[in-house]
Amino acid sequence: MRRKKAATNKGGATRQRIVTLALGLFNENGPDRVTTAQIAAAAGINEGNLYYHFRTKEALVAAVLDRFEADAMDLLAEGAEDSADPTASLGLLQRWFALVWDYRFLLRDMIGLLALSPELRLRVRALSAHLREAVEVLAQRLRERDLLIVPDEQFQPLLANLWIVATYWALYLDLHEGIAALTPDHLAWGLGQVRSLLRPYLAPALQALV
Amino acid sequence: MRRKKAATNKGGATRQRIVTLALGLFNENGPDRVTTAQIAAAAGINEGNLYYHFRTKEALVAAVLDRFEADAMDLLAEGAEDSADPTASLGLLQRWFALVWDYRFLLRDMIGLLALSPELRLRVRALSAHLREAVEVLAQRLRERDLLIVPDEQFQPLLANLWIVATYWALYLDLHEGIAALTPDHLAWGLGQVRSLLRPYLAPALQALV
DNA sequence: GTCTATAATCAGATAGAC
DNA sequence: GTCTATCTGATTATAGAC
Repeated sequence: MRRKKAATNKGGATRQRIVTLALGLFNENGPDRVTTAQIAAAAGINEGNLYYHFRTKEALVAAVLDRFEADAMDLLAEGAEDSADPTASLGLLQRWFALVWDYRFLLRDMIGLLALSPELRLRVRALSAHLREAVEVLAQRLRERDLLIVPDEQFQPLLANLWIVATYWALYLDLHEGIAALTPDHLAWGLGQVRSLLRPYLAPALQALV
Repeated sequence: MRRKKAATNKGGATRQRIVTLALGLFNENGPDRVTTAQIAAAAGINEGNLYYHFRTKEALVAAVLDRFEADAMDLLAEGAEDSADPTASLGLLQRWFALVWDYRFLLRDMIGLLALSPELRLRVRALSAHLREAVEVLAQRLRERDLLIVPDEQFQPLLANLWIVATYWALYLDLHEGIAALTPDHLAWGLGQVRSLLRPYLAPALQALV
């Protein structure tokens, strides 16, 4: 017999809506500058009600991080499939870019987040390490197939630059250019920046594709 | 006849000390999370006294930005001298790196700063544009001397990556690596990242130097 | 210039009715 | 699940004595 959704169902519509709206506000103004009152107002509910769904602001932030973790892990799982098609890597990169944009406050306001909830530190660090390893595996795979020609001593610096550009590209647009919403043009620009970074090391076979 | 320092002298020792200590706290915790009480305590003075020197927190932030502007302009002035020595650029870069680190909260917490004081937006944008133009001039100079070989269509992407790595490198260390203080090792690492970025485009004459 | 109050405001959070 | 009402604590800022 099918049970009705439990009252505190994690997938509750209101709860999910709060998370979505909070994410938007966090990206716009930083979690420190977004009050629970604003979040409640955005969700069209009362502050008291908000505190029914999330007993602390920290719990709300954690729920946003939960969602990011889930999204990032989905992406990672796809990356793990050792596709023979090098353009698959490009698709993954594109999705990574959109993800970094959608959750850019996580990177940008990390200090405030850690102050809000020191327990987050371990989760964030672990997630970050996991993602960076995935990038390295991806790049190493291209290298082994001679699609990427990089001398050993230049590989780690290249990876670090790749990571910096691919993660801070969104902040760069956000802060320096005052971009409020991600358009396909911006996404293309960010991909172009990564392409520019890789270009000197690409095998001729890939030059045409990337 | 030499006048005694005016009571509200901009260079007043206490005032300057407050700015220095506030800068340190802002870098550590972000301006939003640093209270006037903490700043006063760090300076070893009373909160009321702090408000004698800076009538609002915003005025204090503006004073920190004043100092950054002055430091950045000093650097810019040196860059404007068209030195024949290409290693001079490396020295400038090194100083830029130290500057970005010393004032890293300006980049990191810009959204909060703009919320605190919208008037800052124009100053920050102007300064940022000014600095980026300086970088472009510097790079263009190397190009004209055939020390940097970059096709036209790859020049702007290279500049953008240069800017992203050279400015966000400090945030990367700060947020991802949890670095608290900048050591010569970190500085060397950052310079290595920029070198890695430029390496594919350097003329053989420069490869040995950089 | 520096201090001791203290005001004014606003954030996060709770209790309990509906 | 949602609301109203309220509390507590922290933070910016002011008034006025020393």
